[in-house]
Amino acid sequence: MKAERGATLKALLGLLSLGPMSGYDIRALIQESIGHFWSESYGQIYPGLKRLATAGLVEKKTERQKGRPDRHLYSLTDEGREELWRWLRLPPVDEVPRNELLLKLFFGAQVPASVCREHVAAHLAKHEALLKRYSVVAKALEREHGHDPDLPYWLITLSLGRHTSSAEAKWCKETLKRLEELERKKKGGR
Amino acid sequence: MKAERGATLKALLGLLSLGPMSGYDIRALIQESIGHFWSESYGQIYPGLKRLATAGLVEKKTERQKGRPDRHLYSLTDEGREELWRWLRLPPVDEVPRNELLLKLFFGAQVPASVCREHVAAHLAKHEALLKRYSVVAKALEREHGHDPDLPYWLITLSLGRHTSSAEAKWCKETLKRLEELERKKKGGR
DNA sequence: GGGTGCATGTAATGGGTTACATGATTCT
DNA sequence: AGAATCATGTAACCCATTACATGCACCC
Repeated sequence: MKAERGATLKALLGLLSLGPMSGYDIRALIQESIGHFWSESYGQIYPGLKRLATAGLVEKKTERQKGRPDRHLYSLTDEGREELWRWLRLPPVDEVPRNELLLKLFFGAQVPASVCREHVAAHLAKHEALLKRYSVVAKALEREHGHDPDLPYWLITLSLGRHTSSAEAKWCKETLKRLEELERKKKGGR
Repeated sequence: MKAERGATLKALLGLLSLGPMSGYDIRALIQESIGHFWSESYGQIYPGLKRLATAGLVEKKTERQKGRPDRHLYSLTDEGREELWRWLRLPPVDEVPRNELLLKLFFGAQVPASVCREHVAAHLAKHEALLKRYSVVAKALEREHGHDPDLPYWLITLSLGRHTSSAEAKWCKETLKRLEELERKKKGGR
């Protein structure tokens, strides 16, 4: 398993460090825990687990179920945990930026300001919804994982979500004002 | 040219709407104008321009140069501009989140807090550098494009950079404090 | 009877980076 | 002499999503 660029396998190792899980479980867990900053599809998860097993970083146990397909439970091996630790120490590679909203706004002068306004309004709604969700999740975490040593770290990741979403929301509001002004200037003709 | 998911071709159209350019120019322009929220490699740009030309959305003119390879200058056709407009009106598809720093922090309890501290410190430095750059760029834009109708839109994109980078920086500082506290608690023994 | 959830996986396709290949000119 | 800039492009590779394929159980 020569070093990859992507972090999919590391994400799998990390999640398995929280306990044995199936691919299906992992998908669900991703969405409800790290969904606001990470995602994986089945097309990555299942082949990924297989590769990790071949490399000896995880162990597979099959659980029979009646009337349901078997569950393949994967758990970290010692080598797997060490691999995870090694990776955690490496400085994160920073992602290439790709923000389609900003790209459209950059060329915004080509279309009526109302078009941009609508894009920004939708963006605002999205982040306001996120902010609400973050509050709910924070409370749920504190309730359900009161003394878990992981808790402070989970809250740290949530906190960035809050900071950036409220920054985005603030920017949206300012931008909406600016766009309205641009519209007025156009219409009013000087 | 059946509808794509990626926005590479649209980005090319957008940049060409600012004036005729070569692939080389486009690369350079991306880095100095929209580099903080978009990127393209030559491996995308050159084939992309070729496809746009085949589809009749751009026109190619070759400029001879002495001692240098020919420059292939591309410019928008009317259909190209219309295609751009159509795309600008469509709501932006939101990107899948993938933040490796947060992923590492989420599993931070597995390694000494100092490891996370260093990752966060580097992140802070990055955003502080960005903030400086944004100021410089904003001034340069106002100086060089005083009455350009694009200017307000360019400033809007810059403004989001400022908002989010200062939010990230603030979060970094808070997080550094929290991590130091966690370190003290570990060492001091409850 | 039909949707949703459980549960696994593969194949096709798409989108993107990196490395390679070429070669003159100009700056240090 | 050597590095950087100008300038074009292709091929190999990697990473990821989506669609497909399967099938039982449970609820409405």
